Amino acid sequence: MLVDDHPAFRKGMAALIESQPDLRVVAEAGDGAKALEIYRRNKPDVVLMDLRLPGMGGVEAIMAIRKEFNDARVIVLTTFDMDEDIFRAIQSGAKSYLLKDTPDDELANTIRAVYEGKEILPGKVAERLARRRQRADLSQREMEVLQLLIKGRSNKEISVSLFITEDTVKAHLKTLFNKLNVKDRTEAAINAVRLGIVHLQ
Amino acid sequence: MLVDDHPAFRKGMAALIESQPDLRVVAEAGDGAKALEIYRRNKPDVVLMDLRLPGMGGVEAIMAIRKEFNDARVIVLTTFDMDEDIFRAIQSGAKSYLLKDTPDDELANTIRAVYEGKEILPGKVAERLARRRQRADLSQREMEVLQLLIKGRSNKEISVSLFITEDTVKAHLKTLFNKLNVKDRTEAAINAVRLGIVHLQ
DNA sequence: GGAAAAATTACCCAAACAGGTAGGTGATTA
DNA sequence: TAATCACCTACCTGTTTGGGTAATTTTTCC
Repeated sequence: MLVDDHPAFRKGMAALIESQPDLRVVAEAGDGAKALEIYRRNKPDVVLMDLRLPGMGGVEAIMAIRKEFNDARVIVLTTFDMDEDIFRAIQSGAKSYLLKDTPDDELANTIRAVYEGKEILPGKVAERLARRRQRADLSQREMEVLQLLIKGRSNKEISVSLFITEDTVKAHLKTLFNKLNVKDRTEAAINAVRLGIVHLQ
Repeated sequence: MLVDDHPAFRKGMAALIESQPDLRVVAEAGDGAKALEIYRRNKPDVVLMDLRLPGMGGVEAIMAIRKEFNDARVIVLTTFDMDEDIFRAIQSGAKSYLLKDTPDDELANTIRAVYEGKEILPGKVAERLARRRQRADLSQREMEVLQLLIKGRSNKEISVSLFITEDTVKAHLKTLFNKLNVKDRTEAAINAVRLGIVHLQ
Protein backbone atom coordinates (compact mmCIF):
# COMPACT_ATOMS: atom_id res chain seq x y z
CA MET A 1 0.00 0.00 0.00
CA LEU A 2 1.29 3.42 -0.95
CA VAL A 3 0.62 6.55 1.10
CA ASP A 4 1.79 9.83 -0.42
CA ASP A 5 0.05 13.07 -1.21
CA HIS A 6 1.52 13.39 -4.70
CA PRO A 7 -0.40 11.37 -7.27
CA ALA A 8 2.49 11.52 -9.69
CA PHE A 9 4.85 10.04 -7.15
CA ARG A 10 2.41 7.28 -6.27
CA LYS A 11 1.98 6.46 -9.91
CA GLY A 12 5.72 6.23 -10.52
CA MET A 13 6.36 4.27 -7.35
CA ALA A 14 3.54 1.90 -8.20
CA ALA A 15 5.10 1.26 -11.59
CA LEU A 16 8.47 0.53 -10.00
CA ILE A 17 6.95 -1.87 -7.53
CA GLU A 18 4.78 -3.64 -10.08
CA SER A 19 7.86 -4.22 -12.19
CA GLN A 20 8.96 -6.72 -9.53
CA PRO A 21 7.37 -10.10 -10.15
CA ASP A 22 6.62 -10.77 -6.47
CA LEU A 23 5.38 -7.31 -5.46
CA ARG A 24 2.06 -5.65 -6.11
CA VAL A 25 0.37 -2.40 -5.12
CA VAL A 26 -3.04 -3.23 -3.72
CA ALA A 27 -4.04 0.19 -2.39
CA GLU A 28 -3.11 3.86 -2.36
CA ALA A 29 -3.94 6.81 -0.11
CA GLY A 30 -3.24 10.51 -0.34
CA ASP A 31 -3.47 11.45 3.33
CA GLY A 32 -3.29 9.96 6.82
CA ALA A 33 -6.99 9.61 7.50
CA LYS A 34 -7.63 7.83 4.21
CA ALA A 35 -4.61 5.65 4.87
CA LEU A 36 -6.18 4.22 8.01
CA GLU A 37 -9.54 3.74 6.35
CA ILE A 38 -8.08 2.00 3.33
CA TYR A 39 -5.76 -0.08 5.49
CA ARG A 40 -8.81 -1.47 7.29
CA ARG A 41 -10.35 -2.54 4.03
CA ASN A 42 -7.30 -3.97 2.31
CA LYS A 43 -4.99 -5.21 5.07
CA PRO A 44 -1.92 -4.78 2.90
CA ASP A 45 1.21 -6.82 3.73
CA VAL A 46 3.40 -3.73 3.80
CA VAL A 47 2.73 0.03 3.86
CA LEU A 48 5.03 2.59 2.23
CA MET A 49 4.33 5.87 3.99
CA ASP A 50 5.43 9.43 3.36
CA LEU A 51 5.72 11.53 6.51
CA ARG A 52 4.61 14.87 5.13
CA LEU A 53 0.91 14.46 4.60
CA PRO A 54 -1.91 16.99 4.65
CA GLY A 55 -4.09 16.82 7.76
CA MET A 56 -3.00 13.91 9.93
CA GLY A 57 0.78 13.62 9.55
CA GLY A 58 2.58 10.43 8.66
CA VAL A 59 3.67 9.68 12.22
CA GLU A 60 0.11 10.01 13.49
CA ALA A 61 -1.10 7.79 10.66
CA ILE A 62 1.42 5.11 11.58
CA MET A 63 0.33 5.24 15.20
CA ALA A 64 -3.33 5.07 14.27
CA ILE A 65 -2.80 2.07 12.03
CA ARG A 66 -0.63 0.22 14.51
CA LYS A 67 -3.05 0.88 17.32
CA GLU A 68 -5.65 -1.18 15.49
CA PHE A 69 -3.29 -3.55 13.76
CA ASN A 70 -0.21 -4.06 15.86
CA ASP A 71 1.30 -6.36 13.29
CA ALA A 72 1.18 -3.69 10.57
CA ARG A 73 4.48 -3.43 8.75
CA VAL A 74 5.21 0.14 7.76
CA ILE A 75 8.17 1.48 5.81
CA VAL A 76 8.69 5.22 5.92
CA LEU A 77 9.63 6.62 2.54
CA THR A 78 10.35 10.30 2.63
CA THR A 79 12.39 13.09 1.12
CA PHE A 80 13.69 14.43 4.37
CA ASP A 81 16.12 12.78 6.66
CA MET A 82 15.68 14.83 9.75
CA ASP A 83 16.76 13.27 12.98
CA GLU A 84 13.57 13.89 14.83
CA ASP A 85 11.32 12.62 12.06
CA ILE A 86 13.28 9.40 11.87
CA PHE A 87 13.12 8.97 15.59
CA ARG A 88 9.41 9.57 15.86
CA ALA A 89 8.63 7.33 12.93
CA ILE A 90 10.61 4.43 14.39
CA GLN A 91 9.15 5.11 17.82
CA SER A 92 5.67 4.92 16.41
CA GLY A 93 6.39 1.51 14.99
CA ALA A 94 7.84 1.90 11.52
CA LYS A 95 10.06 -1.01 10.55
CA SER A 96 12.27 0.84 8.13
CA TYR A 97 13.04 4.36 6.99
CA LEU A 98 14.12 4.99 3.43
CA LEU A 99 14.75 8.13 1.43
CA LYS A 100 12.78 8.58 -1.74
CA ASP A 101 15.88 8.46 -3.88
CA THR A 102 16.78 4.97 -2.69
CA PRO A 103 17.70 2.75 -5.66
CA ASP A 104 14.91 0.52 -6.94
CA ASP A 105 16.51 -2.77 -6.00
CA GLU A 106 17.24 -1.69 -2.47
CA LEU A 107 13.67 -0.55 -2.13
CA ALA A 108 12.34 -3.87 -3.37
CA ASN A 109 14.64 -5.78 -1.06
CA THR A 110 13.57 -3.69 1.89
CA ILE A 111 9.91 -4.36 1.14
CA ARG A 112 10.63 -8.09 1.06
CA ALA A 113 12.67 -7.97 4.25
CA VAL A 114 10.01 -6.04 6.14
CA TYR A 115 7.34 -8.39 4.85
CA GLU A 116 9.34 -11.22 6.38
CA GLY A 117 9.27 -9.42 9.71
CA LYS A 118 12.69 -7.85 9.69
CA GLU A 119 13.53 -4.33 10.79
CA ILE A 120 16.02 -2.78 8.46
CA LEU A 121 17.65 0.64 8.54
CA PRO A 122 20.25 2.00 6.10
CA GLY A 123 23.54 2.86 7.76
CA LYS A 124 23.12 6.59 7.30
CA VAL A 125 19.72 6.54 8.95
CA ALA A 126 20.82 4.30 11.80
CA GLU A 127 23.64 6.73 12.46
CA ARG A 128 21.30 9.67 12.73
CA LEU A 129 19.05 7.67 14.98
CA ALA A 130 21.97 6.91 17.25
CA ARG A 131 22.92 10.57 17.38
CA ARG A 132 19.35 11.42 18.30
CA ARG A 133 19.40 8.89 21.11
CA GLN A 134 22.57 10.40 22.53
CA ARG A 135 20.81 13.67 23.02
CA ALA A 136 18.69 13.44 26.12
CA ASP A 137 15.05 14.11 25.40
CA LEU A 138 13.55 17.40 26.25
CA SER A 139 11.02 17.45 29.03
CA GLN A 140 7.48 18.61 28.34
CA ARG A 141 8.17 22.00 29.81
CA GLU A 142 11.40 22.48 27.93
CA MET A 143 9.54 21.69 24.75
CA GLU A 144 6.99 24.39 25.50
CA VAL A 145 9.73 26.92 26.17
CA LEU A 146 11.45 25.92 22.96
CA GLN A 147 8.26 26.29 20.95
CA LEU A 148 7.82 29.84 22.20
CA LEU A 149 11.48 30.62 21.75
CA ILE A 150 11.13 29.69 18.11
CA LYS A 151 8.27 32.09 17.74
CA GLY A 152 10.74 34.80 18.67
CA ARG A 153 9.35 35.39 22.13
CA SER A 154 11.51 36.96 24.85
CA ASN A 155 12.03 35.34 28.23
CA LYS A 156 9.52 37.74 29.73
CA GLU A 157 6.90 36.88 27.11
CA ILE A 158 7.53 33.18 27.55
CA SER A 159 7.11 33.52 31.31
CA VAL A 160 3.73 35.21 30.83
CA SER A 161 2.54 32.59 28.35
CA LEU A 162 3.45 29.74 30.67
CA PHE A 163 2.36 31.44 33.90
CA ILE A 164 5.81 31.09 35.48
CA THR A 165 8.46 33.60 36.46
CA GLU A 166 11.16 34.79 34.15
CA ASP A 167 13.73 33.11 36.38
CA THR A 168 12.12 29.77 35.76
CA VAL A 169 12.19 30.36 32.05
CA LYS A 170 15.88 31.04 32.32
CA ALA A 171 16.37 27.85 34.30
CA HIS A 172 14.67 25.85 31.57
CA LEU A 173 16.74 27.59 28.94
CA LYS A 174 19.92 26.65 30.75
CA THR A 175 19.13 22.95 30.66
CA LEU A 176 17.80 23.36 27.12
CA PHE A 177 21.04 24.88 25.89
CA ASN A 178 22.95 22.07 27.52
CA LYS A 179 20.82 19.35 26.00
CA LEU A 180 20.96 20.88 22.55
CA ASN A 181 24.64 21.64 23.03
CA VAL A 182 24.34 25.29 22.03
CA LYS A 183 25.34 28.51 23.69
CA ASP A 184 22.41 30.85 23.11
CA ARG A 185 18.78 31.10 22.06
CA THR A 186 19.50 31.84 18.43
CA GLU A 187 21.60 28.74 18.03
CA ALA A 188 18.98 26.77 19.92
CA ALA A 189 16.28 27.94 17.52
CA ILE A 190 18.31 27.11 14.44
CA ASN A 191 19.35 23.69 15.69
CA ALA A 192 15.88 22.78 16.82
CA VAL A 193 14.59 23.54 13.36
CA ARG A 194 17.45 21.79 11.62
CA LEU A 195 17.11 18.68 13.72
CA GLY A 196 13.37 18.70 13.15
CA ILE A 197 12.54 18.95 16.85
CA VAL A 198 10.05 21.61 15.90
CA HIS A 199 8.64 22.36 12.49
CA LEU A 200 8.27 25.84 11.10
CA GLN A 201 4.89 27.25 10.07
CA MET B 1 11.52 17.56 -20.53
CA LEU B 2 11.43 16.51 -16.89
CA VAL B 3 14.09 17.43 -14.36
CA ASP B 4 13.77 15.84 -10.93
CA ASP B 5 16.11 13.78 -8.82
CA HIS B 6 13.54 11.13 -7.93
CA PRO B 7 13.16 8.51 -10.64
CA ALA B 8 9.80 7.44 -9.25
CA PHE B 9 8.45 10.95 -9.48
CA ARG B 10 9.71 11.34 -13.04
CA LYS B 11 8.13 8.09 -14.00
CA GLY B 12 4.76 9.04 -12.57
CA MET B 13 4.85 12.53 -13.97
CA ALA B 14 5.82 11.17 -17.38
CA ALA B 15 2.83 8.86 -17.31
CA LEU B 16 0.52 11.75 -16.42
CA ILE B 17 1.87 13.88 -19.22
CA GLU B 18 1.80 11.12 -21.81
CA SER B 19 -1.84 10.53 -20.98
CA GLN B 20 -2.54 13.86 -22.66
CA PRO B 21 -2.86 13.41 -26.42
CA ASP B 22 -0.92 16.54 -27.29
CA LEU B 23 1.89 16.25 -24.75
CA ARG B 24 4.94 14.05 -24.77
CA VAL B 25 8.03 13.60 -22.58
CA VAL B 26 11.08 13.73 -24.82
CA ALA B 27 13.81 13.82 -22.19
CA GLU B 28 14.53 13.44 -18.49
CA ALA B 29 17.34 14.53 -16.20
CA GLY B 30 18.13 13.81 -12.55
CA ASP B 31 20.31 16.83 -11.77
CA GLY B 32 21.11 20.33 -12.97
CA ALA B 33 24.26 19.58 -14.93
CA LYS B 34 22.62 16.76 -16.86
CA ALA B 35 19.60 18.98 -17.45
CA LEU B 36 21.69 21.49 -19.39
CA GLU B 37 23.48 18.80 -21.33
CA ILE B 38 20.29 17.02 -22.28
CA TYR B 39 18.56 20.29 -23.09
CA ARG B 40 21.26 21.01 -25.65
CA ARG B 41 20.65 17.70 -27.36
CA ASN B 42 16.85 17.63 -27.28
CA LYS B 43 15.72 21.26 -27.33
CA PRO B 44 12.45 20.42 -25.61
CA ASP B 45 9.50 22.81 -26.02
CA VAL B 46 8.98 23.08 -22.26
CA VAL B 47 11.02 22.09 -19.21
CA LEU B 48 9.47 20.98 -15.93
CA MET B 49 12.09 21.61 -13.28
CA ASP B 50 12.33 20.73 -9.61
CA LEU B 51 14.33 23.24 -7.55
CA ARG B 52 15.92 20.86 -5.08
CA LEU B 53 18.52 19.03 -7.10
CA PRO B 54 21.82 17.46 -6.11
CA GLY B 55 24.86 19.45 -7.19
CA MET B 56 23.78 22.44 -9.26
CA GLY B 57 20.47 23.63 -7.84
CA GLY B 58 17.36 24.21 -9.90
CA VAL B 59 17.77 27.98 -10.03
CA GLU B 60 21.31 27.66 -11.30
CA ALA B 61 20.17 25.11 -13.87
CA ILE B 62 17.48 27.48 -15.14
CA MET B 63 20.00 30.28 -15.45
CA ALA B 64 22.47 28.05 -17.25
CA ILE B 65 19.88 26.88 -19.73
CA ARG B 66 18.49 30.33 -20.38
CA LYS B 67 21.94 31.77 -20.83
CA GLU B 68 22.42 29.55 -23.84
CA PHE B 69 18.80 29.42 -24.95
CA ASN B 70 17.03 32.60 -23.99
CA ASP B 71 13.78 31.35 -25.43
CA ALA B 72 13.74 28.31 -23.14
CA ARG B 73 10.39 27.89 -21.45
CA VAL B 74 10.78 26.53 -17.93
CA ILE B 75 8.06 25.65 -15.47
CA VAL B 76 9.17 25.19 -11.88
CA LEU B 77 7.49 22.22 -10.27
CA THR B 78 8.39 21.82 -6.66
CA THR B 79 7.18 20.68 -3.26
CA PHE B 80 8.07 23.84 -1.44
CA ASP B 81 6.50 27.19 -1.79
CA MET B 82 9.02 29.37 -0.10
CA ASP B 83 8.94 33.01 -0.97
CA GLU B 84 12.58 33.32 -1.82
CA ASP B 85 12.68 30.22 -3.99
CA ILE B 86 9.74 31.46 -6.01
CA PHE B 87 11.34 34.83 -6.41
CA ARG B 88 14.69 33.51 -7.53
CA ALA B 89 13.13 31.05 -9.92
CA ILE B 90 11.03 33.71 -11.61
CA GLN B 91 14.01 36.09 -11.59
CA SER B 92 16.10 33.51 -13.36
CA GLY B 93 13.53 33.24 -16.09
CA ALA B 94 11.01 30.58 -15.14
CA LYS B 95 7.63 31.18 -16.77
CA SER B 96 5.54 29.47 -14.16
CA TYR B 97 5.79 28.00 -10.69
CA LEU B 98 3.60 25.10 -9.70
CA LEU B 99 3.46 22.90 -6.64
CA LYS B 100 3.82 19.20 -7.16
CA ASP B 101 0.34 18.50 -5.92
CA THR B 102 -1.24 20.62 -8.62
CA PRO B 103 -4.14 18.75 -10.24
CA ASP B 104 -3.34 17.00 -13.50
CA ASP B 105 -5.53 19.13 -15.71
CA GLU B 106 -4.15 22.37 -14.36
CA LEU B 107 -0.66 21.06 -14.93
CA ALA B 108 -1.44 20.13 -18.52
CA ASN B 109 -3.05 23.49 -19.16
CA THR B 110 -0.05 25.29 -17.73
CA ILE B 111 2.29 23.35 -19.98
CA ARG B 112 0.21 24.32 -22.99
CA ALA B 113 0.00 27.96 -21.94
CA VAL B 114 3.73 28.22 -21.36
CA TYR B 115 4.41 26.52 -24.67
CA GLU B 116 2.35 29.26 -26.30
CA GLY B 117 4.57 31.86 -24.68
CA LYS B 118 2.43 32.84 -21.74
CA GLU B 119 3.63 33.41 -18.20
CA ILE B 120 1.22 31.98 -15.74
CA LEU B 121 1.28 31.98 -11.95
CA PRO B 122 -1.33 30.53 -9.61
CA GLY B 123 -2.91 33.13 -7.34
CA LYS B 124 -1.30 31.78 -4.19
CA VAL B 125 2.15 31.96 -5.73
CA ALA B 126 1.60 35.42 -7.22
CA GLU B 127 0.59 36.60 -3.78
CA ARG B 128 3.75 35.34 -2.18
CA LEU B 129 5.77 36.88 -4.95
CA ALA B 130 4.12 40.23 -4.30
CA ARG B 131 4.86 39.95 -0.60
CA ARG B 132 8.45 39.22 -1.41
CA ARG B 133 8.68 42.29 -3.61
CA GLN B 134 7.37 44.45 -0.80
CA ARG B 135 10.27 43.51 1.36
CA ALA B 136 13.29 45.52 0.32
CA ASP B 137 16.17 43.33 -0.72
CA LEU B 138 19.05 42.78 1.59
CA SER B 139 22.36 44.27 0.58
CA GLN B 140 25.35 42.02 0.05
CA ARG B 141 26.77 42.90 3.41
CA GLU B 142 23.53 42.38 5.23
CA MET B 143 23.30 38.97 3.63
CA GLU B 144 26.75 38.07 4.93
CA VAL B 145 25.82 39.19 8.42
CA LEU B 146 22.61 37.21 8.22
CA GLN B 147 24.43 34.07 7.10
CA LEU B 148 26.73 34.25 10.11
CA LEU B 149 23.87 35.12 12.42
CA ILE B 150 22.17 31.93 11.35
CA LYS B 151 25.24 29.97 12.24
CA GLY B 152 24.71 31.19 15.78
CA ARG B 153 27.62 33.63 15.79
CA SER B 154 27.71 36.55 18.21
CA ASN B 155 28.19 40.14 17.07
CA LYS B 156 31.80 39.95 18.14
CA GLU B 157 32.41 36.78 16.15
CA ILE B 158 30.67 38.20 13.11
CA SER B 159 32.81 41.32 13.28
CA VAL B 160 35.98 39.20 13.29
CA SER B 161 34.79 37.07 10.38
CA LEU B 162 33.99 40.11 8.24
CA PHE B 163 37.00 42.21 9.36
CA ILE B 164 34.81 45.04 10.59
CA THR B 165 34.09 46.46 14.05
CA GLU B 166 31.33 45.21 16.27
CA ASP B 167 29.61 48.58 15.95
CA THR B 168 29.31 48.08 12.22
CA VAL B 169 27.83 44.66 12.73
CA LYS B 170 25.25 46.23 14.99
CA ALA B 171 24.48 48.85 12.39
CA HIS B 172 23.86 46.17 9.79
CA LEU B 173 21.69 44.27 12.21
CA LYS B 174 19.56 47.33 12.82
CA THR B 175 18.73 47.74 9.15
CA LEU B 176 18.36 43.99 8.83
CA PHE B 177 15.79 43.81 11.60
CA ASN B 178 13.89 46.64 9.98
CA LYS B 179 13.86 45.04 6.56
CA LEU B 180 12.79 41.68 7.91
CA ASN B 181 10.36 43.39 10.24
CA VAL B 182 11.56 41.57 13.34
CA LYS B 183 12.73 42.73 16.73
CA ASP B 184 15.72 40.55 17.51
CA ARG B 185 18.28 38.15 16.10
CA THR B 186 16.38 35.00 16.98
CA GLU B 187 13.31 36.14 15.11
CA ALA B 188 15.51 37.24 12.24
CA ALA B 189 17.08 33.79 12.03
CA ILE B 190 13.74 32.01 12.12
CA ASN B 191 12.15 34.27 9.54
CA ALA B 192 15.10 34.11 7.21
CA VAL B 193 14.89 30.34 7.25
CA ARG B 194 11.13 30.27 6.90
CA LEU B 195 11.13 32.71 4.00
CA GLY B 196 13.90 30.72 2.36
CA ILE B 197 16.32 33.66 2.32
CA VAL B 198 18.92 31.27 3.57
CA HIS B 199 18.82 27.50 3.54
CA LEU B 200 19.87 25.37 6.45
CA GLN B 201 22.70 22.84 6.09
C1' DG C 1 29.63 65.88 -11.58
C1' DG C 2 26.40 65.18 -8.15
C1' DA C 3 22.69 62.56 -5.79
C1' DA C 4 21.60 58.41 -3.56
C1' DA C 5 22.54 54.12 -1.44
C1' DA C 6 25.63 51.14 0.97
C1' DA C 7 29.15 50.45 4.14
C1' DT C 8 31.69 51.94 7.79
C1' DT C 9 32.76 53.68 12.55
C1' DA C 10 31.59 55.74 16.95
C1' DC C 11 29.25 56.64 21.42
C1' DC C 12 25.68 56.21 24.96
C1' DC C 13 22.13 53.80 27.39
C1' DA C 14 18.84 50.58 28.86
C1' DA C 15 17.11 46.17 28.42
C1' DA C 16 17.73 41.38 27.68
C1' DC C 17 20.36 37.58 28.21
C1' DA C 18 23.41 33.74 30.01
C1' DG C 19 25.99 31.55 33.82
C1' DG C 20 26.61 30.35 38.47
C1' DT C 21 24.82 28.96 42.75
C1' DA C 22 21.26 27.51 45.86
C1' DG C 23 17.12 25.92 47.37
C1' DG C 24 12.13 24.18 47.42
C1' DT C 25 8.18 21.02 45.78
C1' DG C 26 5.88 16.86 44.15
C1' DA C 27 5.89 12.55 41.52
C1' DT C 28 8.14 8.38 40.18
C1' DT C 29 11.13 4.81 40.81
C1' DA C 30 14.81 1.72 42.62
C1' DT D 1 12.77 4.76 52.31
C1' DA D 2 16.02 7.01 49.57
C1' DA D 3 17.16 8.65 45.26
C1' DT D 4 16.09 10.71 41.07
C1' DC D 5 13.88 13.80 38.11
C1' DA D 6 10.98 17.49 36.43
C1' DC D 7 9.65 21.73 37.75
C1' DC D 8 9.79 25.88 40.06
C1' DT D 9 11.89 30.16 42.35
C1' DA D 10 15.50 33.46 43.71
C1' DC D 11 19.70 36.31 43.57
C1' DC D 12 23.99 38.01 41.68
C1' DT D 13 27.18 39.13 37.97
C1' DG D 14 29.02 40.17 33.75
C1' DT D 15 28.12 40.12 28.84
C1' DT D 16 25.39 40.73 24.87
C1' DT D 17 22.18 42.95 22.58
C1' DG D 18 19.18 46.56 20.49
C1' DG D 19 17.81 51.51 19.93
C1' DG D 20 19.00 56.24 19.13
C1' DT D 21 21.88 59.46 16.86
C1' DA D 22 25.53 61.02 14.05
C1' DA D 23 29.15 61.26 10.84
C1' DT D 24 32.61 59.61 7.22
C1' DT D 25 33.86 57.12 3.18
C1' DT D 26 32.96 54.39 -0.77
C1' DT D 27 30.26 52.82 -4.40
C1' DT D 28 26.74 53.17 -7.58
C1' DC D 29 23.78 55.25 -10.59
C1' DC D 30 21.69 59.07 -13.31
